[in-house]
Amino acid sequence: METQDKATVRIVASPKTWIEGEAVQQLERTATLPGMIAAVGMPDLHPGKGSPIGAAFVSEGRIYPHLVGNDIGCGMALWSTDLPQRKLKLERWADRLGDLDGRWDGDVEAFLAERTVAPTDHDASLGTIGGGNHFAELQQVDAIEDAEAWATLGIAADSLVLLVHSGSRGLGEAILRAHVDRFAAAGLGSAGEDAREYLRAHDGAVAWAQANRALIARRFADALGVELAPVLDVCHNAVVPCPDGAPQRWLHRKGAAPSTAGIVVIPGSRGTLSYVVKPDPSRAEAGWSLAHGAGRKWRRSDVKERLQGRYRPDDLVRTALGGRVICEDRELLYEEAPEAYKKIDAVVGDLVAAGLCTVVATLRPVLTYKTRSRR
DNA sequence: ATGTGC
Repeated sequence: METQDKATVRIVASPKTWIEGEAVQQLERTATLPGMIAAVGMPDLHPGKGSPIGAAFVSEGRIYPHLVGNDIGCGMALWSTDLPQRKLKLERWADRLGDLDGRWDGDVEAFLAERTVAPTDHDASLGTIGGGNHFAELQQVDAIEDAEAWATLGIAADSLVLLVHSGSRGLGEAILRAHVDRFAAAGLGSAGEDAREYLRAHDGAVAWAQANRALIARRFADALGVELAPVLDVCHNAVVPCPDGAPQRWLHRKGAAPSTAGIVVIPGSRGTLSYVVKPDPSRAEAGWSLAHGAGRKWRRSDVKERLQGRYRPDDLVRTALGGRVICEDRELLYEEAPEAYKKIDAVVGDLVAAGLCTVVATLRPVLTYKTRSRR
């Protein structure tokens, strides 16, 4: 195996943006992997399991499945609805949504076939949101900063939008586990058969995750009796050939939105605005990427202890911006409290200051579905 | 993150 210099390590964040030391160490460790060219942390960088979340990694000749992680294909999808912004009926809508956690009662195979997505062993989970930071959320347009860019999205004035954050559920997990069982955290020579096999499975999970977001949106809309129109769907966990076309170079994104796929949504927490931004697609030194959200500030295991003296569960299902949160898992309700996340305006501010994107609009959470399952 | 691990 060839020797090489350590990869470039860069963090896109102003000095006042909080970044946990452990996340920086994890980023630096990934930079020492064979074939690594660059490791770029976004302002939402935070520690993950071994490697950090909120980062892009460029490698040459090798692919590292653990840098993509278990939720292959995870991303954000936005739909416009025909629900008017004016008549918010939060409690009625919350009742109507019912339970979206169970298996969809429609024909999953037909739904996948319509989208030319291959069936898998995990199709019983298609249309389910999952746990962690995943959600489906009705949002109101808060402010339009760039009317020209906003107009390209085709969202009718005065309509609510639906943002879905979910991934490939057990499918991506199974693909990563199968890889780790054979190769641990070692990468794969990108020209070899093992890499081809991983990439084939990975690409399938990316397509399946996109179909999953579409079915989540459909279940949500069907429950409310509203119509949807697709606006965008952007994946933030994947490995792709490097956008500059450099041979044998691979771009891994782990919790990093692409700057190469047009306008993206960077969600805040339930209690803050989300940002619609227009990326500069040319920024190789930033790993052709943006932050994918606010990023955790506190570890999941620490949040409840910090907040249970301040908030009862009933306090957390209403947010500072007047939104309603459906989350019947009390542990998750605390783990996902807005205080557990960094300030989204600071995160987006860092991206804008670095010249990586401009703000198109802000969105205000109205009704967030997390889960109706109890842990 | 996970049809979730001992």
